[in-house]
Amino acid sequence: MMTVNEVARRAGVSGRTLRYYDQLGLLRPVKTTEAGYRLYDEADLKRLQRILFLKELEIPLKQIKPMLAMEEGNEREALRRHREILRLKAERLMGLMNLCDRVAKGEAEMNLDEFNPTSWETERDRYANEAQERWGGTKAWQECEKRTARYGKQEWQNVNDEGKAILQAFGALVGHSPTSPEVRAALDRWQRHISERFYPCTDEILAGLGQMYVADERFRRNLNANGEGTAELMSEAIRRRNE
Amino acid sequence: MMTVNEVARRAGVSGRTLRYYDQLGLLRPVKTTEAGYRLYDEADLKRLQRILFLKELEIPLKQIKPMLAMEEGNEREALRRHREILRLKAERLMGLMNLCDRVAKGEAEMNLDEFNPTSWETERDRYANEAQERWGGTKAWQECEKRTARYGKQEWQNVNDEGKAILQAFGALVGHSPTSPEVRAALDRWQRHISERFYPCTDEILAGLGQMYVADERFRRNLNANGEGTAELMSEAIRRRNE
DNA sequence: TGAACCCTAACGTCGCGTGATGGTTT
DNA sequence: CAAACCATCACGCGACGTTAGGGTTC
Repeated sequence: MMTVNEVARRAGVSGRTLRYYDQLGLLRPVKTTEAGYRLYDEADLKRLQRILFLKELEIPLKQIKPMLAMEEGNEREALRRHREILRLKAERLMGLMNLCDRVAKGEAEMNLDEFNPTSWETERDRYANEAQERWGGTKAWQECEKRTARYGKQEWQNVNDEGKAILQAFGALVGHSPTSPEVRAALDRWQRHISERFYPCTDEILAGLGQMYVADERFRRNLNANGEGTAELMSEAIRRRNE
Repeated sequence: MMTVNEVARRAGVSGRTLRYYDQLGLLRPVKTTEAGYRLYDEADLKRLQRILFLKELEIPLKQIKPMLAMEEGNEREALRRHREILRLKAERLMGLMNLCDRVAKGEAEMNLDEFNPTSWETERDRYANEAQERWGGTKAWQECEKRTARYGKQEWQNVNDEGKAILQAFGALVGHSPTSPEVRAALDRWQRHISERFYPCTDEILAGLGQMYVADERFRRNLNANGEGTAELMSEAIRRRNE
């Protein structure tokens, strides 16, 4: 557990920056003490790393949020694209260095082309827009943004507590049949929770979530913190709901 | 002669940007029509190129102004340093690409060092501060900035006209002895002009200017537009003033 | 008990983008 | 005279920096 400035020093950013990211909901520390001190763990650091990568690509912070959501469980592919865009940026710098040489020698009469918006910016925009369209553009995402934006600290606390309680209930039900009434009830509570607190969670969306819970390593681990098998139970319950 | 947007397209910047640079006094077009249209020539383009180079180094626009003043007649050296800093920037990008690879492979546990402020920023600051201290820090410069900042369009016109008139007088005096009373009179007018309109021009400063007028190709050409030999006459007149 | 941390709230900065409104050129 | 430029305000913004004022931890 590290405090703001410890993280700040490690990452080479300012404390203010971290507080700003928190405010944007971009990087929320895993915990806060009762005095309101932010406490970050290793997972937060990892997220920060990914944020910094995207910032290197000069992507506006607002767009970074949905991009991180999309990249979940897809890191390898994401890193490949980051690398490619960085390469294009470096290439442009090479071009400028070259221009330096040519100007020094008196060649390159009046070449301003090298400064022009170049391939790397187009590539970056393609990347960012892709994410925007797949996730950020969906109604669900926008609705979620609208609602959560107005949550204060207290409300967040409540929302989190509610969520945890439901997941713990699931954890306690591991071993039951996924189609048992108890599990069905918990599932309904879960869907209502999401719908009320985040975005209208239709059955289709829920189905998508169900697949993610087991397919995505990160989600699975998180859910299974409530008891081994929780993720699988939830996923199965969702899949076989209409039986 | 090109209009704003023509220049803008050529350099890959916006028209607004050019107007902003004009407002800052960073890049003033060589002429303006009576309707107020900005007209740029090749020399302006060259200056713009140098500005864009410095902007690539992420130097604040305010600092660029004194730096350009310092670099005058020193372009080769300046370009060398630009190139070096660009190289360091590129190197950092390489480091980040490397980090991408290592993260993808699961190595590089939690490395945020690569994002830290690196050698290129220090190098850039050294460069910028050097200029700041040599020129921007001088009283003369600051005084000049303070005064010219308040000049409106009309006043600039007057100042320019006054200046041109004096230089034309010098041009008409080419052939006279540098120590002749007529030349002396013109020199006094010149010194007063600078002192009144820009900054207190002491004899020492004037002596420095006198050397520059012949040593610096750019100054010399400009002055000699008033008649071949004008620059040399002024320089000699200043040097031998106390005879 | 003091020094070294932490918090929020709120305003400032830089480099433009983006109208609104109106004159100029072709 | 319309279309395409140009001008000057003047407000807005993103990503923080920077006090100001006050609580917390060691």
